[in-house]
Amino acid sequence: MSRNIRTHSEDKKLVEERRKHIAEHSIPVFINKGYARTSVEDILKACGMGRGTFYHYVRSKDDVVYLIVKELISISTKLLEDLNREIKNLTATESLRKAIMEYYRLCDKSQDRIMFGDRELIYLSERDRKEILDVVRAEISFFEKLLMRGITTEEFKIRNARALAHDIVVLGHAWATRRWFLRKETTLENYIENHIDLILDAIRVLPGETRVMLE
Amino acid sequence: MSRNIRTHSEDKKLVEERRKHIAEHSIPVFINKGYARTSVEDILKACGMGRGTFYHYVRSKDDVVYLIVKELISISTKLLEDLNREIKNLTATESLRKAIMEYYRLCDKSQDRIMFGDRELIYLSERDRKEILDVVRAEISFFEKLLMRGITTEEFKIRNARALAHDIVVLGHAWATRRWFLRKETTLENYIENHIDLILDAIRVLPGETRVMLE
Amino acid sequence: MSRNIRTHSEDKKLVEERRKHIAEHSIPVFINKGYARTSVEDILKACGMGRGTFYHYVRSKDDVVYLIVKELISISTKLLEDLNREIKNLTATESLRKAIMEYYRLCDKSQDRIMFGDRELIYLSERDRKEILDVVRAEISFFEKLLMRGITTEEFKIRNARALAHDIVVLGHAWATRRWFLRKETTLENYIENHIDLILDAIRVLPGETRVMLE
Amino acid sequence: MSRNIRTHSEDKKLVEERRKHIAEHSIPVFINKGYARTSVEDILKACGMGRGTFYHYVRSKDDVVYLIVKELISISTKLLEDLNREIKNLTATESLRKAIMEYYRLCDKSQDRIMFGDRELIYLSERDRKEILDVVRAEISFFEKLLMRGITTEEFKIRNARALAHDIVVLGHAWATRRWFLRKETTLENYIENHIDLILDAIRVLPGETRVMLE
DNA sequence: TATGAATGAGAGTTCATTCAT
DNA sequence: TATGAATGAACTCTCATTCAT
Repeated sequence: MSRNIRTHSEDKKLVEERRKHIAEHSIPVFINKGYARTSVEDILKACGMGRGTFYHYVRSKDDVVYLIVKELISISTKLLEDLNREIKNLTATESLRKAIMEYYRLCDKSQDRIMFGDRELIYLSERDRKEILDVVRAEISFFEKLLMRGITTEEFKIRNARALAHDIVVLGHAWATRRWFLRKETTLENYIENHIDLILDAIRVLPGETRVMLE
Repeated sequence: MSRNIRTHSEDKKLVEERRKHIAEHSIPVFINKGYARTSVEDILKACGMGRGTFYHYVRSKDDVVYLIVKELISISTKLLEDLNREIKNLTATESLRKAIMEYYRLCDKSQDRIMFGDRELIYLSERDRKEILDVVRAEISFFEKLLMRGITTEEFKIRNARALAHDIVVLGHAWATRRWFLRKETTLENYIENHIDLILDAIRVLPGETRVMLE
Repeated sequence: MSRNIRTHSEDKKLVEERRKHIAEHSIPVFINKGYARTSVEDILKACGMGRGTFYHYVRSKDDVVYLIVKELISISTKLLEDLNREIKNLTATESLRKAIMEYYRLCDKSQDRIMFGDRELIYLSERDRKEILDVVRAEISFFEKLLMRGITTEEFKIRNARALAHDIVVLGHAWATRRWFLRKETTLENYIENHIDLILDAIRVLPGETRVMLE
Repeated sequence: MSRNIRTHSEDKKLVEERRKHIAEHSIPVFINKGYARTSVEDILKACGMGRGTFYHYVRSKDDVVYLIVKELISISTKLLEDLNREIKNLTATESLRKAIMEYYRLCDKSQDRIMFGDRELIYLSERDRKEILDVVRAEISFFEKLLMRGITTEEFKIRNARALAHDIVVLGHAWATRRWFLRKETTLENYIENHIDLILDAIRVLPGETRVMLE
């Protein structure tokens, strides 16, 4: 993170540590009460920290929002990098399977962050907001490329790869944001399997089939 | 609306009118700035209203949130009722087509309300929040039933109708909430067509096919 | 005053009135406790005003400092204008007498403002600070011109009129700022008379004298 | 200094040294920003000192104010003692000349301290404030006695020696506090000479004159 | 002796709400 | 019915001071 830090402390490791602590402990409070109703006092309590200490490592309440969502950036970036490496030698179908699985698992693990991001992004500066949206765009592009590969290898037939890539990402996020519905209906692994099947059903080229692509 | 009203006005029609006015003019402000950063002052300006007048028709800032989202309830309820009537005599496939089309068009027309609801639901009371979520549940159930009909008529083969119904609704909402991405990529009608095709591709029983359903 | 006002009130008279109220009632608190130790709470109590009302008419605590000292500007400006008119037809000696008298009386009447200004000027913006200092410079220039007139009419012999003008002003301010000493020693009228005599003793051309000016 | 010290240090010389260091390096900061806007952080930076070290030698921020102004006490006391010795054998006129010259030079050398004292005295305890004011009173008394001697020796004719003594001191302080004006107009030596002349012009008994004193 | 991370009382300010007109 | 001046609870943030190292 290149942001100015409030503290004059030279101990960057400590700063990073405390900020991580703040970000992590703040999430549940924000998730529960929403940005507007979460007071710094609430955050302090959740962090087990004094006011002064808090403001030593963070410039404002809004900074915490940034701290929380920016972690998404590195997590997502890392995932895409790892996936790119791991799927290199797989078929498009196998790659898609694996990618959806890993991506949805990450959506599960980071469900609070994703929900938080979806909801409170508005409180970031234009610049910071763009940073987050760019990551989502990168995720979509990742799946788009993967789908395109399947088209090239004639494994998939797809009308609009970019649109489908978008849906894959949206449905991953839905696992985080619609938990009030989904948790009662299914498990993560079922959700993953179900969506892999759904998508493959829709795009798979059937054995012996040689359809002419329309779009 | 069964809520108590603040005003002592006898003229219920005027009350309803003013509230509608407040709800409609507040939406863009809330959308732009978020609940926390929208002051009553902002709302007043947007409504061209005095403070006193505002509080004459509304009990609190939170009340406005309720006023905004509750409209979704009647709109959605009406849509489902209308659809139920209109698709009675259609095939399951045709019904699904029509239902998705109408539902997504509503998501487009009410995009601000839907976005607002997704984001600011947290500021409603438990009771009011449930009211909204129940509507979404009803929408899902509507699509679920529709899909089940198709299974019965052997038009569709679906592993998990409820899950797919959920996805249809989620992707409709996405048209409202992901406008920062989708508006650059496609038009509403393309989005609708594309998703109808996608879903039908995934669930359509191919001519001559008689697959055994697994789930 | 051309400063932006916080309130959106159209009633400029009310705004002016409340601000005057705030300025006047704040002075004794600031004088007693100093800027740093005067809390907004203290000011509120002195003004008999609620927090919200206060901030409706004033943007910040610093604004009050400005409100207080800026009154000095109009008071001083008005005095110099009046004096200029009134002394037009008097001899230089009589003019000086009158000017010192009126100026020192004003220093007495505005003693709190002057003391406050001397001490808390530092908390104004560069721009506002200059505004005040320019007024003092104008006062000095006023006395300087008056002394120069006396030199021209050969009533006075003065080595450095500007320096003496400065001293006259400084000694007027001293009546306000050194009250802890002066109030025990003398009365305003004695102080005035005494300084008029002192200065005239120093600069009066004695009857029959025709000294050669050295500087 | 009879004040309790915070430190448990046995090395009184070190304590004295560090305190002097703090006082000296704090002055410019206080002068520039005023007491209220000078943070301990600022002082620390100016002193090149750690927080802990600072509070090892000083009990509070206010203590620094005291440290700064109390030096005036010993400087002034010493000056008056020295002067008393040196002028013993001079005429009253010569004594006055010398005293003003030395006093104004001290005002020049200690201009920051004097300006600081004038402005921030309010932040001292009643007790400490009195200590400073007593020194000023002593200075006035010193000049008063000197002027009285001149009356006795019939070198001076003065209506109110105490008032004039006050003016001499005030005008010395003005050299420090009105530097924004005076530095553009004159030099220290000119200022001194000018005021010696002014005062002597006002009080000198002219050769051959035998005026009856009125007061 | 020297340090600076931690602290929390209290500062200045905002803003949803009230109520007299 | 319509208004907006007045309010104060509650907010975010600062900073003098402490204390473990």
